[in-house]
Amino acid sequence: LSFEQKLQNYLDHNGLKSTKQRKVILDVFLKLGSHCSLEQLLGAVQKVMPQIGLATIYRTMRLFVEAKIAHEHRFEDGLMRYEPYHEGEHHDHLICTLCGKILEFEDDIIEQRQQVVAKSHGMRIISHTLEIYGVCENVETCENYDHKNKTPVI
Amino acid sequence: LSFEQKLQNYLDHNGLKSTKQRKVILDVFLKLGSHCSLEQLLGAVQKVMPQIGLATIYRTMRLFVEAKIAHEHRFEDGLMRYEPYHEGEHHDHLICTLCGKILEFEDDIIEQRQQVVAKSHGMRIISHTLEIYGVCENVETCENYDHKNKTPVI
DNA sequence: GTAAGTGCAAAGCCTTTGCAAGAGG
DNA sequence: CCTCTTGCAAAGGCTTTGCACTTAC
Repeated sequence: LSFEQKLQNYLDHNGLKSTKQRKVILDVFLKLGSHCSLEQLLGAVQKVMPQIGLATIYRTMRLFVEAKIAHEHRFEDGLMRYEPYHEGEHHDHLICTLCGKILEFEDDIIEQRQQVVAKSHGMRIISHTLEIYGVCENVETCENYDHKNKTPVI
Repeated sequence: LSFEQKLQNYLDHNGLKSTKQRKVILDVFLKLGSHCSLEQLLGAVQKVMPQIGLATIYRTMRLFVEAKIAHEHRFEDGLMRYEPYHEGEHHDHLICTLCGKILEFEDDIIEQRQQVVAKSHGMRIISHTLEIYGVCENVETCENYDHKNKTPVI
């Protein structure tokens, strides 16, 4: 089931309408790759449909989260970021503080240990988020890093 | 070295001044326990010193972070929270989504695995944050939970 | 035609900053 | 005294909402 189909299903089942904006935003969101901020998304969407408003981006991404098309996450910078939703999968993040690159990983040992820890504190896990902040070992190949101004892009 | 002494040291070494406000905020912050939001802190501080302003709380907590008296962290709700800084220690958080209780834990196996994961992606770790969201197994004893309105306090 | 969606601008939150008045060394 | 601090209010970011207009069905 493609994301386009998931969107159509969700709209149909909830008496909502299929609009040009929603299609464009979905298309751009999927092409943009993971962890985009709404600002990035707005910029990319406006290249295709310049008159689109910020409010529509916000409302549409909330819709996508409801429809399990997107997953929402807030990193330490306080901004919401979105990534395509993948059924049953969970992953955590490795973030380079220099270039802002975000890598995904999954580690079964860490997941299992979390269950042990939660149980020992009398809690049942609903979800979790793990972010590891670090730097690319080879700074020269650090993506997106503004070497001239020595500043990270994020 | 007490937190009061750390503050005094920091002020001395940076040409800053010891004020009544800073002493009161430190005192209240330490008594308030971990993970307080600035709103909570303001409320508690104003009981001791009603005329104190919000800006002073913000500026003072930033100072405390600089002075390694407090540690700053943003959870998924997007608010900054503060906890007393402990040298060399690191801990992660277990958060009850019903009552808002925040427990701390530390797990060596998880810490080690993170090193392995980071290395395998060519990154060197600077810091990390792990939050496990769940519910208290015994909801009846859930702290701070507003059972009348069925709403969490946070 | 009617309900839902859009774009704009305004409002909401949390947080930061500018500034005149006040306090520490 | 001179500088750092404070408190207030105003401004800044990001996000949400209200509203008249426009669309989808």
